[in-house]
Amino acid sequence: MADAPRILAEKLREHSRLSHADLAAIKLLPYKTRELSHNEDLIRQGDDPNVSALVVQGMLGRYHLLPNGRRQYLSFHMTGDLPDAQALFLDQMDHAVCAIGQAIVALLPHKDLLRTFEHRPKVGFAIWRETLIDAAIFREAITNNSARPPLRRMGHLFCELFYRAEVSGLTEAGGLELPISLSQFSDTLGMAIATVNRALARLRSSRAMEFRHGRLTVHNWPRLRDIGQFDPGYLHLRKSKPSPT
Amino acid sequence: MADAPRILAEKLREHSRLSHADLAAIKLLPYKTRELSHNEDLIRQGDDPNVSALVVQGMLGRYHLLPNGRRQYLSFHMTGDLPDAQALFLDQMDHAVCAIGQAIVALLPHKDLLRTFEHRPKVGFAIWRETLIDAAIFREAITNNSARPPLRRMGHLFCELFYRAEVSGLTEAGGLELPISLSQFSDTLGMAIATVNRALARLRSSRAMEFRHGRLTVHNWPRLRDIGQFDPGYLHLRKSKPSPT
DNA sequence: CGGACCATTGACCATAGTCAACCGCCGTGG
DNA sequence: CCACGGCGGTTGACTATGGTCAATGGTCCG
Repeated sequence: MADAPRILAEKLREHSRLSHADLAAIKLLPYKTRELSHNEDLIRQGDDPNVSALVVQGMLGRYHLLPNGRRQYLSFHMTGDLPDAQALFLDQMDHAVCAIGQAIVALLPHKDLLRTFEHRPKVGFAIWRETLIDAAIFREAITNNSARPPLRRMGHLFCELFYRAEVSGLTEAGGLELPISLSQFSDTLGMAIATVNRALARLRSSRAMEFRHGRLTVHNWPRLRDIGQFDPGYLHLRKSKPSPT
Repeated sequence: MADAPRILAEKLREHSRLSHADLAAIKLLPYKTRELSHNEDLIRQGDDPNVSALVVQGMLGRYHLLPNGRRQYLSFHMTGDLPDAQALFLDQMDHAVCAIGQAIVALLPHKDLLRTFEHRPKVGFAIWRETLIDAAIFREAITNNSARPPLRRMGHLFCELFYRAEVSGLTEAGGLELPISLSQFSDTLGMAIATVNRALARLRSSRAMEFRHGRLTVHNWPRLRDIGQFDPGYLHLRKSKPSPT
């Protein structure tokens, strides 16, 4: 069930073409699985891990720890994502990774990944591409948090999470589980909790979407897309858009 | 004088160790140089270039174009940087790159770079690392623009630019040329021009630094570092810190 | 000399942050 | 079993911060 190589191969297929030999090399990667409880840290700022994690189930988040103890969340990751692939080449973690709700990860030793890259460059390129998409998501977050007013800002985040889930086949009944608290949204979007809440209320009353009890349901995708000014180009995926509801 | 391979090799040495064979492969890379005038675009959003640029002289910036025509600047790049290395693996540019002041770039064909990577994986890994540091800078920008008040936000940006320049040996007389207008700072930091100006005035009166006529001069590095809450770890460089003034 | 652009500053105002109170839920422990 | 405390969400009132707007001056260039 936790067939990490298959999950990884599926993910890479979203943006890369791999040969049978490349896929075979991926299938051979050894790994261990680990279960994380809500809010548990997988890696801390300053660590130098020798494995990288693949999300198998649930959701992880990355965050900076600020001098005053508060957090700035940087991104959220779902099944198939490699939230710390960068640790393959950067010695010290400049941010931490924690579970958002309960989650399961597969841990892939760096040495096996690196050996595979030397042997099968295309596999390395696919994972490189994965890290580049990551960077594109960060760029979009800069723009989102710096240039969009609260309503659009929240809308855009929901658009991105929904779209990425849809492409990976992780949505059900027009929505997905998002065990993110208002306080975490606040630390993600740089808005006060009260503002987050008011933006959520406006999104609800616009009938574009609903976020309740840790679950996002999209009622009217085109409207939500417009509110968030969401253009999925920056995700660099090959698959088709979510169907309008 | 525009010896692009040497500049690239120097840059990669800031974070990676390369063998003689790797360096030799870099020396063989063919390239063309191009001069850019102030504000000229090198690549536009949506383009699919078949070369990547290395900054040889001057400064480039990356930016998102917003629906209302405004810009959100994402990062600034100086001699040695590869501001569009990501185009090696991502088909469409999700942002544009333009010159900040007059600049010279070397254009390296993707096909030659990719061939080198297959032949000398370590060269690929070094450039991969370069793109990962890029991503770390974007992450820091998320935090900067989302969690820091105006004075710290400006301070942090100046810290980063000064520190990076220092490590690359690009500073002179305790400062460097930064041909960035207040309006561009405004579009970088998500603050109104007036706020940018007032923050600059406060930085000046704090005697930590001065920004005048497109030139940054650092008078008191520890104080500036404190104001910007700057910790250079996220830049993942091996060299030593700038000396306090 | 005129115009464009950039920097600077003051006055005003809207937005979003802060604070406090309240609710509901859940888990814990008396 | 119930009481309590804590956490997350919701809402209203107040306030401060930073955005908007307008006017001014300087510089460069045509």
